Amino acid sequence: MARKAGSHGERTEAAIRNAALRLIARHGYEAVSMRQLADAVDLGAAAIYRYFPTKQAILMRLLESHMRDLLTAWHAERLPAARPAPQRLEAFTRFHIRHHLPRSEGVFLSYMELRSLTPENFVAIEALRQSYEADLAEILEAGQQQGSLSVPAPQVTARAIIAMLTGLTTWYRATGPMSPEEVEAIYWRLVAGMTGLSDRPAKGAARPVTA
Amino acid sequence: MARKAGSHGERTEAAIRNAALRLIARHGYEAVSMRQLADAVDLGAAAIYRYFPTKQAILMRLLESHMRDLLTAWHAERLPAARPAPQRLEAFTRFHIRHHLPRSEGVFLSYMELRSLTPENFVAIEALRQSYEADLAEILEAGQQQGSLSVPAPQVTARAIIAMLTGLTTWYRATGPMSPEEVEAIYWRLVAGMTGLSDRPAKGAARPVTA
DNA sequence: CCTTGAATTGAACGAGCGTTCGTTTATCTT
DNA sequence: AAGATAAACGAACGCTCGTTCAATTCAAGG
Repeated sequence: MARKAGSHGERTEAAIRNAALRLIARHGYEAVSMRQLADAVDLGAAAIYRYFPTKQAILMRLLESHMRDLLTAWHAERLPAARPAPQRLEAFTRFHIRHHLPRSEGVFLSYMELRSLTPENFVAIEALRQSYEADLAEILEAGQQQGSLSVPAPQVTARAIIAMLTGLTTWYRATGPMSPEEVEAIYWRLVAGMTGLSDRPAKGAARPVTA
Repeated sequence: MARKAGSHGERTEAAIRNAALRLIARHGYEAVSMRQLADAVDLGAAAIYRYFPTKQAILMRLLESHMRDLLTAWHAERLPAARPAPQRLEAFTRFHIRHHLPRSEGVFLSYMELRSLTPENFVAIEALRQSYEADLAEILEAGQQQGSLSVPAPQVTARAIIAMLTGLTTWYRATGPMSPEEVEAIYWRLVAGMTGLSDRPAKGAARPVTA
């Protein structure tokens, strides 16, 4: 046997990526073999090399597109710098949760498998991650300077918020009793508290949008 | 050659554990081979099997003792349930940071390599983790009922806090510009904010201890 | 000092690894 | 219908994996 009936390159590549995402998220990059991956998409191991030059390239492409998707979606949805910092922060929080909840496997990969990247691949991905983090830090800093947010140390707080929000994906399951909207509301309240916002804002803080 | 001059079982075992912790934290369980590990402690690969029956047992012992150390230290340091919830929460927060900061590699392992455990080993470790999390949730719940803390959903908030605090170990380096005490202060302020505590507590909340 | 047991070795096992290669089959182009 | 190209195969390569085992050397106890 050789070429299969109805086979099409783009479809096969997508199938490989999906299977790789699922398998690596579940077992880890090093633990997943090319033969395992090939079995999952009903191919011989050799066929994968038509689409990815190496195993490392599979991981890299998964991580890279995960980060690019994140940044693209965020850049489309973020509020302009002219808007009040509390609103921008809420937009960030809700966006982050909405974007990540249905992508738990990609999130997992992005956290766990950075160390499986070659050094040069690592710095490329890390740069993307840092730009996202810096965006949040800038919002916090702006709010601090305007007096609408009260934040101990913007960079540290930014990391704390992201860690907290991202940790969500490790336990949240769509099949559970909690709706995404409920989760979003809870976490936004936590973030608001962390940054000195409360339900009855003092000292001229903009009213939190509870959309 | 066989037995080495000055060799002693206990010392060798400790050396293996230390090297395994460092190597697995850096490269991942699956990526570290027995020969690599043996090299790091200047032994032949076969010698490791005098101390650990399998590779899996090394990981399990590392994770188990990490969790047991955590729980033992916490049980020794936590405040009794009679004390005000805000104080108990602050004790938890500061303990968690103090305990984890110098153990970043163990923390990393406990998060990343759970999936490398066999199912039965996994449930054993997971039970320990859950008991720690439940302890925090109980504090939040108590504070909520007494009205000294304002928490959206105790279980969710407990997970959020732990994720936030534990994320600290991924970026904090003792060689950096920030002292452990500064970090502790910042994070406690964040946790206090998340739970409705502020510098000027309202509605009868106990005054946060800023020791 | 001699024996016993702890500590470690080197060699080997079968299995599986990522990757390459020449070949075969299906689809597309003309 | 024929030739070109895209898609997949099975077999193999050299290596490394976790683990076992008989043999060897060192440290202690009587």
